[in-house]
Amino acid sequence: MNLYTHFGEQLTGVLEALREQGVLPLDADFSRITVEPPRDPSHGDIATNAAMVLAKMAKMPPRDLAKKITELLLQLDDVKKAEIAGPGFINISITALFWQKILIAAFDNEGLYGRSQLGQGQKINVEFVSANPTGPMHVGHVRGAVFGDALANLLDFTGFDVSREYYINDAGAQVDVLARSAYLRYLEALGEEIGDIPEGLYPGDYLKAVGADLAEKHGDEFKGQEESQWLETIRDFAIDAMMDQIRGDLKTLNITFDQFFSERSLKEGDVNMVAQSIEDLRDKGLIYEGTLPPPKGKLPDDWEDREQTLFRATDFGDDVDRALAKADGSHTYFASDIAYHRDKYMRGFTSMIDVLGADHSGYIKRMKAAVKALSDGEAELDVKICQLVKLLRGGKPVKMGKRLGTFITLREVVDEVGSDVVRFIMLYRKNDASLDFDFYKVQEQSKDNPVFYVQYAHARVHSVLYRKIPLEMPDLDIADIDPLSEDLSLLVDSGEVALVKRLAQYPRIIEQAAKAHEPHRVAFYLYELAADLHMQWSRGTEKPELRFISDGNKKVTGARAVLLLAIAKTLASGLGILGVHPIEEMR
RNA sequence: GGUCCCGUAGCUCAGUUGGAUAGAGCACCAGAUUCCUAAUCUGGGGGUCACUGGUUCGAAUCCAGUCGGGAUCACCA
Repeated sequence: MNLYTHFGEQLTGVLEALREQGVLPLDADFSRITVEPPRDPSHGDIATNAAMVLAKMAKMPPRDLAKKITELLLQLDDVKKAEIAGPGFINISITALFWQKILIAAFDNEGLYGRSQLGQGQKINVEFVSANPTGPMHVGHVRGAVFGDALANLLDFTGFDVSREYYINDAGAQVDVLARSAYLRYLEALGEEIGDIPEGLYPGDYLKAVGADLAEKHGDEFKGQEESQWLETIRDFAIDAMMDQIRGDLKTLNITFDQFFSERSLKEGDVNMVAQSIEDLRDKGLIYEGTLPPPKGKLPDDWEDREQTLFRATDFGDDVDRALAKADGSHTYFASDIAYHRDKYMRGFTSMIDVLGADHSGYIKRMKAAVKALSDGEAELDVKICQLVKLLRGGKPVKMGKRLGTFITLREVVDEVGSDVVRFIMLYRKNDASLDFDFYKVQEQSKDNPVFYVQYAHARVHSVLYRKIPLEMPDLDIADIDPLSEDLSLLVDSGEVALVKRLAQYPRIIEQAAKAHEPHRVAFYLYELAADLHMQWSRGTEKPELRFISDGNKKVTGARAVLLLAIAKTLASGLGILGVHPIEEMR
């Protein structure tokens, strides 16, 4: 139950009544009305700007209109107070009974609290990671992987039909380089002296195993052969091996995909989908042969003013038209990507999200343009950019160099700090802001570390419910706690009320995070919920009567147990969206 | 030079898609532990929301421009 949409509906009922009375015109527009928590809690529980927004249409001063609205609001069962404030805000306080209803909703055993039908089962495609299959995943891929996975969780939680996809770039020049690199390792496995790996090939040790496997499978079949004899076989073998490795790497972060989509499959099926996509756009008059103006400023050294096949991206908001064919006649990466997104569209996805690294921000406009064009405006693409992660160790930057082979792999990061820590930290920042990841700080067990802080809150609750209550109040069986039979009106302390109110925010936060495609909002919410819990806990040290286990008072303890269970469930629910385990005890 | 992102407390960042007196953590200062984990909590100081205009009942938020930082800039992926 979302408190604000609930009262939004109630308010709409009131406004419709006023429209019937002729106070509001028949065509009154309610769309700009908001129903929100006021920033200052002393203003009540819910604030609406309805009177200010509608004042002009009603041709009366905001405060006068507010008076008419509040009179009707006060007749509603769940409204305790409705007051006019400032220029015409209406502040609503709701009844204690209604807060109890919310607590009961939050207690829900099926994990339904916070779920919504926002997505209405709409299909949505989330493409993320899509790292080149030329080596193990390195630390640069981690953020996008975690972000995409959490976003997919969030959308699933809010009623979308989500597909997680990984686009395998297995058609470009880079996989040929991979094949040549693997071929060298293959020769090495056959006992040849290969010396240093030449510049331009992949030097990593991870290809040694691929070479050995090739040698075992093919013997010396390819030894001394022309490249054309072995390239394809070895390339396919190496790509499969790399994808296995990548899948394994992602598994350490509990990330799986619904679909791995091969770029090559677009070109090698019965019909060349890339060519067909271009023809499709050509039929729409969006393709032409022409020349591009050279980029302003410094001219590239090898600039060549030639005619090329261009997509009219400028018709859809891009800055220049974009090339679809290279000088040698083959398709550009962009052309393949158009075909891929067209494939998504034809599979029924009118809503797509691409999660990309910061270095691809220049790619956004053309891809959005392409999706609009190929779907005749029916499909929507949102591109989420994940900014760089700065790796630190005790405040000092971790030095990495691909050439030196000192880049840090995803697996090394997860092995050192654990999946939960990696995931939470990566999500505790807005995706388009850069992020510091300090190996030492993220493992610190102190309140400076948000992962720990939230985990600790969950463990604390668990400790009271399942360790202390059985000891101190053995006749209260937590497993049998039923919010409907406990007297929730006993939760009157300000800290308890604050916790219930915080729980009430959860559905709204989830919905906003899902709409904005911003899972970090969930992480920040969990931090606040944890803070409220720790605060209430500490108040119990000063005032023993506020402790969750109320000495000898089974009724009060029972009511507080309902609150604690609701908190634990909400923490677990939110952490679940982030893909972080709610731990039950600290070690 | 074009485009995109960012600019909020000394530092790291939130800011409910336009609401009321702009928030949290760190750091700094002052406190709390015979107690369910003090692995925590309480209080305090600290701001020209980069700047200038505009839109309106109302702007950190939207628009235009300026300044500063980052990414990117035919054909690579």
